[in-house]
Amino acid sequence: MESAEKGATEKPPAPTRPRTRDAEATKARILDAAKREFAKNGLGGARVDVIAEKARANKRMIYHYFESKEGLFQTILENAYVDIRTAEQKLNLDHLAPKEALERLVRFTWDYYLKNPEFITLVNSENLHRAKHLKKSEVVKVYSRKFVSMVATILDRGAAAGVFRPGVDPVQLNITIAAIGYYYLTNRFTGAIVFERDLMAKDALEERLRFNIDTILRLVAA
Amino acid sequence: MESAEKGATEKPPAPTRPRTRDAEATKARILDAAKREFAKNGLGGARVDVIAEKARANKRMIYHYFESKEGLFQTILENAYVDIRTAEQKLNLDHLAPKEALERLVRFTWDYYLKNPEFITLVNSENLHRAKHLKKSEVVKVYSRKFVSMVATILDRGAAAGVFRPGVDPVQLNITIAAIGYYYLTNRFTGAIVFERDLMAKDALEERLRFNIDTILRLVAA
DNA sequence: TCGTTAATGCACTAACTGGTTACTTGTTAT
DNA sequence: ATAACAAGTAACCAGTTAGTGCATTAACGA
Repeated sequence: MESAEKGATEKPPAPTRPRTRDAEATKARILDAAKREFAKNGLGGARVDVIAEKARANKRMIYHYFESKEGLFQTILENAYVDIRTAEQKLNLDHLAPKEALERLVRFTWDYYLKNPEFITLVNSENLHRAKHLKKSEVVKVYSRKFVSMVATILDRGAAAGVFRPGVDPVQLNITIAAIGYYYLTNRFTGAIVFERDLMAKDALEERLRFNIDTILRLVAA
Repeated sequence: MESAEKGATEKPPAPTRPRTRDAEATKARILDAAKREFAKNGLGGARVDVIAEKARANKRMIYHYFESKEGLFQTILENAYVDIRTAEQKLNLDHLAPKEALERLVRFTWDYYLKNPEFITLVNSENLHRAKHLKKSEVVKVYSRKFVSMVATILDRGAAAGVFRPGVDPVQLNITIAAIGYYYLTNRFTGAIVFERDLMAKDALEERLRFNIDTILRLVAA
């Protein structure tokens, strides 16, 4: 994640280092390739050789940096959670009116899932494995607490202003906001067959987002 | 499974045949074992040898009856869909008042997911594979249409009676009913970490069901 | 300039995996 | 009884798979 060169000893003439060896860059390429491969095939279905090839790195490097296939998966999963929680914090919902804040959160969640489809697949894969990798992560817990309290604050402000009914559990609300977007997208393939619709058409996506915002606002309405 | 003696040499006196060789029983054991193995490890993670062992059948039998690992998966997936759709049809919602019918459907969906956790995992696995197995099934489509029209009827009846607002899309509603139960259960492992709660405790499950019923009724309320 | 350390590459393996070949044995209609 | 067929078995195979041992090479501080 660091970008600057470490040995700023006034020697490196080229600002963009044309290194033949670059640990950070290699690591980053591996992480990127692995994220896509794990998302596409799940932890069990992903192939280490394929990841190495996609990353234009030697397979040996994967074991050098990440110890094992599962170690690599764990890093990627942790990064994925930190990424979404960081993006959520940047929303600055405290400056908005409660209703607008909530609508913005629903919209953000939807857009994030749409733009980062690997997130959903990684989470699915992790749940198939009973969250044994995420369990080891302490960072994720810290970020999660901030996230829950963010929603709790919106609910409190809304209740105080009389626009939301009181007593809504922020955790249940969080789960519901995630659910109505997540389910639609993760099950879009079987859904297309069951409902005989193209669920990913532009207008279908817009309609679903509108429906979801409506669902959440009705749920908390005073 | 079989227990009786084999040497019933005369005319088969028992109508329930105590066969030492029983194609149907073997097939059924394979299906049952495979359902559990696929649900536990996904299509890619499931091992054919393990399925054979669990089913107390020879691996060759799997290929004899189901052609391939994917053929077996397809059969199981199709059965799973037919099972849930059949159970839904038996609910007889047309005899109930619209609100009660909807509540009963939400409750049924929740209970079904709880009692048949393999269903969720199988669907997840199938979506990872872009529904390529389900696509081949015609039965599923027929059953699905009946399911959608069932919900549409409830909505129409409710709107006519003035208890539901008009214009609610039955497909969006169906997706939402499934989503708020499905997401909670499939992501219960990562959810337990993120929200630092035991999501599967008895009272947590009851609370979630109440919340879900409330969500759906508020969504369609006039 | 040189020695140390980190990055990289190649070739290898031991265990698996889905699928098959070749065979034996039970069941049933005649 | 027995031929014909269905049910069942064990051993095996060819291709993969995650993971390693070891040699090589670049970077960099002294």
